[in-house]
Amino acid sequence: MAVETKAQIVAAAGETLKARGFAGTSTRAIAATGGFNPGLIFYYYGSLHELLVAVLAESSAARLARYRSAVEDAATIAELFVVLRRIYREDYETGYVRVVSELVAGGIAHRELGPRVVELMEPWIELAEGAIERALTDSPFEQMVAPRELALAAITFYLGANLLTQLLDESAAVERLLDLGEQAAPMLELLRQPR
Amino acid sequence: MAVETKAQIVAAAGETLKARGFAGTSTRAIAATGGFNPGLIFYYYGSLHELLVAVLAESSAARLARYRSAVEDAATIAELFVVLRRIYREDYETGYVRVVSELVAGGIAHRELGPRVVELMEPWIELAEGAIERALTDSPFEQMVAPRELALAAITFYLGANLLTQLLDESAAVERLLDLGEQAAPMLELLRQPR
Amino acid sequence: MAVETKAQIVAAAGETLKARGFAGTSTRAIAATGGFNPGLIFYYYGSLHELLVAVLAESSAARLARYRSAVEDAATIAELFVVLRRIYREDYETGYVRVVSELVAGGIAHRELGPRVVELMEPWIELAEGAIERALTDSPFEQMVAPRELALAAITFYLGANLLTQLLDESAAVERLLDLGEQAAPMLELLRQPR
Amino acid sequence: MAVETKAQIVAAAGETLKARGFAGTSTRAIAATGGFNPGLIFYYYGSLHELLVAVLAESSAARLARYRSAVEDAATIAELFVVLRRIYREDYETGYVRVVSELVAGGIAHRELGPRVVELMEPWIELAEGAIERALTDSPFEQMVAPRELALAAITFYLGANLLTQLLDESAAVERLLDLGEQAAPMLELLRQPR
DNA sequence: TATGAATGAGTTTTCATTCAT
DNA sequence: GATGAATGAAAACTCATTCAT
Repeated sequence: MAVETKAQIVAAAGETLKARGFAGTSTRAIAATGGFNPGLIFYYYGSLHELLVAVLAESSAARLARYRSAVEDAATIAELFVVLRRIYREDYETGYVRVVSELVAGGIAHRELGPRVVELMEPWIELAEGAIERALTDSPFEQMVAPRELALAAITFYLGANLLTQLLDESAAVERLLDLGEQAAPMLELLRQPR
Repeated sequence: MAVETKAQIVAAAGETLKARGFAGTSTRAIAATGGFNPGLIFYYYGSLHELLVAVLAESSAARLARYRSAVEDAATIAELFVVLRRIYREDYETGYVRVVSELVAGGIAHRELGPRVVELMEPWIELAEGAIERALTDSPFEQMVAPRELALAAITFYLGANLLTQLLDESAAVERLLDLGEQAAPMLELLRQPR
Repeated sequence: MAVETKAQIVAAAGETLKARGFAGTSTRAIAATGGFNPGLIFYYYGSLHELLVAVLAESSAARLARYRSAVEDAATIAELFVVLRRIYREDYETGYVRVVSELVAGGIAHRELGPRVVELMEPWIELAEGAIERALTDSPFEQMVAPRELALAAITFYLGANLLTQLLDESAAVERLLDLGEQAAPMLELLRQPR
Repeated sequence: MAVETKAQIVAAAGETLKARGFAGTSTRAIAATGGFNPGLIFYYYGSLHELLVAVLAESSAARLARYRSAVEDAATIAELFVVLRRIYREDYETGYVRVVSELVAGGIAHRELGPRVVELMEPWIELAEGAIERALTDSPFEQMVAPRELALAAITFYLGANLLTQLLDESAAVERLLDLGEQAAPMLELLRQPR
């Protein structure tokens, strides 16, 4: 198995996704970007959608690994927001925001693709859940809200932010929103008092 | 101009969008749904995308009118959440959530379409802004956060929620998130104290 | 409905089938033969196979009508063979033998196509059955063999003959077989005696 | 040369032919069935068609050897039919009927393949010819019909029967036809009288 | 105002085959 | 003897759009 070639194909697909959007990412466009034969996509991935899912899976895994430790270190809500802001900034700069947005959009536009995208979201929800759980420990909120629900809320927000960024073609708006959270965090922190 | 015919076309496009998703909404599919000729779409709307934008514009306007008053009546944050929940439930039931999601997805997937979708979001941001402004008046938050930013946050969340609902194919998750807000609202209310 | 165009497409498909065989009858080849756009095939027939079935259906109907009367007039077994020989000669000359062979071959090679071809064989079996029934009336065979079985035998033979003709690229072999039948007929006739 | 490997390839091709029909028997499909590399087909057989011909050749030779003696023992026409029926039943059960049908179909659909299939039919015609010749000796038919023609008729019928079986997806119809022959045989036998 | 025939460029995908190793 | 990566041509089919009527 030419691991190298497979990686090239995924890279070309990712680039195309960022440069031309989901609708512009045809097999031909990908092949042109990567300078290889369109048939190769099917040789290695069986279908265009499967390749696209692989693109998301790969970059998702990379980001997840990179930030898991960072998130796990965040002890306070304030710290959590700082990390979140950094995640977002990095995700934006590496183009991961674009890839996620395009595939979420694709997953809605093409119904068959949706479930594949959802699968890849689960580890993120779990990551968020764990972080929130730890942040909430010993706070008055501990008994009030389920971490899972808050995690879902965070992902919901993250997704919405990604899409908006894509639509407005700028990350500024989202970053301002994250600033908001950062400002609010200390206040929430005040409510937190060791038993 | 046969106003009636135009309306029929928009209706058929909306139905198709809900039933088959953005990618499944071809001119042929719309024409089949509405029982008319595909050429008619171009006669009245010039292009498929233009028609799709018209679908969003129309249902957006209808929802906006329907809820503007409702939102304007919400004096407290708690009330705001109650209204928000109702909006969401109604939007879901009328299929508006679907239409919005599909067009936001389409606007990301097809770059040319994006700006057209963004335009239609502006009145919603303004509506949210006004409502938040009023809710915040005389509260300690008044000087702390810009209503515009909060409005953007609300839209961001709403968008994310819509997309998640679409992907997970259920509205329950989103409704639980709104319950969360509803629970939190009275607490925020406590912080509010007339000068 | 441009009846004319549909007919042109069927004609072009028939010609291509005769000239290049089932495997050579691609949408492109048909379109090239007929001098029209390949997309037209899907506009009118939905799929290549559907068009091919239409070709068989049309020529089958034409041949059936043409010979039903001829066959119905055949009172004796000898006459039946004479008619059969003429049918075969005409079928060969009009190219109908080719069309049938190619589609039967196609129906075996492509499993989805098989049932569609079988459907179109039924009227021929019925025609044969009727003819045999009448020919056998008042003969000592009357009680011995089921006309339906003999009809099936005839079709079996006809099919085999068509295929052989195609494979050997000549009709002579089959005609000699029919001569055989013609010779044998009077003998069978002798056995026939009015009650 | 790895005789064993060649045999494996032929076996895999045969299985695929039976399971998925001529059109479904691609190099990839065969390789998947046999668990080997598609390239191997070209290494040993030069082309897909050549392999397919080899499949027919091999099973044809096997059947021919198996039944030559059986047929040669048949002294009377009645016996001939009994043997014929057994041949058919066995051919059906071993899947040989399928292989023959698919390759005859393929030989018609793909013109280049036809002559190769025809070649492989010749020994069967000769076998039939010999059997018929012996059966006819000292019968009144002896001077009337050429055994070669009757042999061709038998093959024609056999081919038609195979194809019908394939199309109708059942062997019952053909077996009933053979019963017919079996019934008729004694009658023909009566006509036979030693000089 | 509306139809429906027709187009042409595009889509994803499959395939037999080659070839370096 | 055997592998598997890679190719290029072709396949069926879809689509937005145009245009004569």
